[in-house]
Amino acid sequence: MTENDKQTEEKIFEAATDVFVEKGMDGARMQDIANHAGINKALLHYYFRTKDQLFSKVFEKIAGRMFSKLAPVFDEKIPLEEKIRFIFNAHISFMKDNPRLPGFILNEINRNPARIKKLLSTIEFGKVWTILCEQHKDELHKYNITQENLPQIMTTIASMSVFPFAARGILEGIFQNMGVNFDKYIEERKVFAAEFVIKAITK
Amino acid sequence: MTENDKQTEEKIFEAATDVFVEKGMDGARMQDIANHAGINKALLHYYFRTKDQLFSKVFEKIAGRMFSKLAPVFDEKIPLEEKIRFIFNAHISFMKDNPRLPGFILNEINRNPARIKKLLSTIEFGKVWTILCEQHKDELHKYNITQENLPQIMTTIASMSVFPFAARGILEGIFQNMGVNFDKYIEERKVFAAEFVIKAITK
DNA sequence: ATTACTTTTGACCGTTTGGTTAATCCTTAT
DNA sequence: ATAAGGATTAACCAAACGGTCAAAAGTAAT
Repeated sequence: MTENDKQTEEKIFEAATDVFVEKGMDGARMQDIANHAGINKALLHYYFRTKDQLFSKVFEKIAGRMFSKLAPVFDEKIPLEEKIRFIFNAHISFMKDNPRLPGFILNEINRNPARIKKLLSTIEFGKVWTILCEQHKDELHKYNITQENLPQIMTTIASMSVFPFAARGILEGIFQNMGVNFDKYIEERKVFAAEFVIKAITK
Repeated sequence: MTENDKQTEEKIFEAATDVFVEKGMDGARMQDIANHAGINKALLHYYFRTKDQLFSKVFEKIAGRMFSKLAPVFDEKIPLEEKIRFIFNAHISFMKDNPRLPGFILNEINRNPARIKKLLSTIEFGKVWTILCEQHKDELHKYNITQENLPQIMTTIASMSVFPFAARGILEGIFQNMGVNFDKYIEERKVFAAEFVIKAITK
């Protein structure tokens, strides 16, 4: 039955996602994925021919989910400061529910940079400046935002939200020594990061 | 001869460092390390008994080098703003020479958080606030720095310098579409990050 | 030259790995 | 009931893996 197919295929896909995210491409074992899915190992190769193919599909889905969370925000017609607050809130909330994804994605990209190239080529980052000018032309003069420093600002926003999760292992160790709770830190970061950036870019 | 011993041991250690940093613990192969060092595979196990032991020593040395670059700055008697500029300059310069280290360290910690615990326990992060108060008590009133938001500020500084290297694979892809040169971006970031943080924390 | 000791090697071992295959099971249409 | 075709399995395979071992090569003292 085609329904049953989908059930099994999805069961495998979810198990593969769990194992790959936890162990990474190199550390993951096909047998382990089969066990997680509750099926025979040969069935993995029946639905997804090789480990590489299975991994690629898992990775592309995860990376896609990650980027798609950010894109729609740019188009909304709200003030720039609210946009910044919304981005941090949405992105950090998403990562709080999927705390291992950032580290997983960053590592696998470093391990195989070519894999991300085609994914990125579909997104037109060159248009960000144009969109920014169109949507905020009447309030842009209040901020120190130029086409030249836009990469710096964008990567700063990304870094402030992503880094705490990518470096979670270190931070939790450090915070323990300082008596700081990681979850509370993350919750506070939504507001802190937004106000920090707004303060920094305001003329 | 003991000198020859050291030569071989260091040759192995350097080869292991290269391979581990490039492929990660799981992706690295003992045979590959032996080839890089130009020796027999059995000799690896003669000097470093197992793959785990070899990796641990490589990792601890690299992680130590990374952290030791930051610690001394805190003790110097220079104004806070200069300290911030110096930290970004020194840290980003170091990473520019060792661009794969950040991603490597972050990933291996996520893969095995316990490994970093003992390394971190030797550093007393709880004292940072005390040092900050002692060294800058007469200029601290000019900035929005409190014991409560110190973790947020410290992780922000770390994120702004580390993230561009940890996410290099993505950024280079994005920048290519935008006509931005990564090396130039990194060089500019030393100043941008420092001024960005100073602007944000100044009352 | 011989002894004693460390360093280096090629060959080897047991296990694990991703992947294959032929047979079985299950569903459905006739 | 049965034929057909896809879904699922146990058993298997060759290659790669980390690790071992006994022998060879090198070194230094007697």
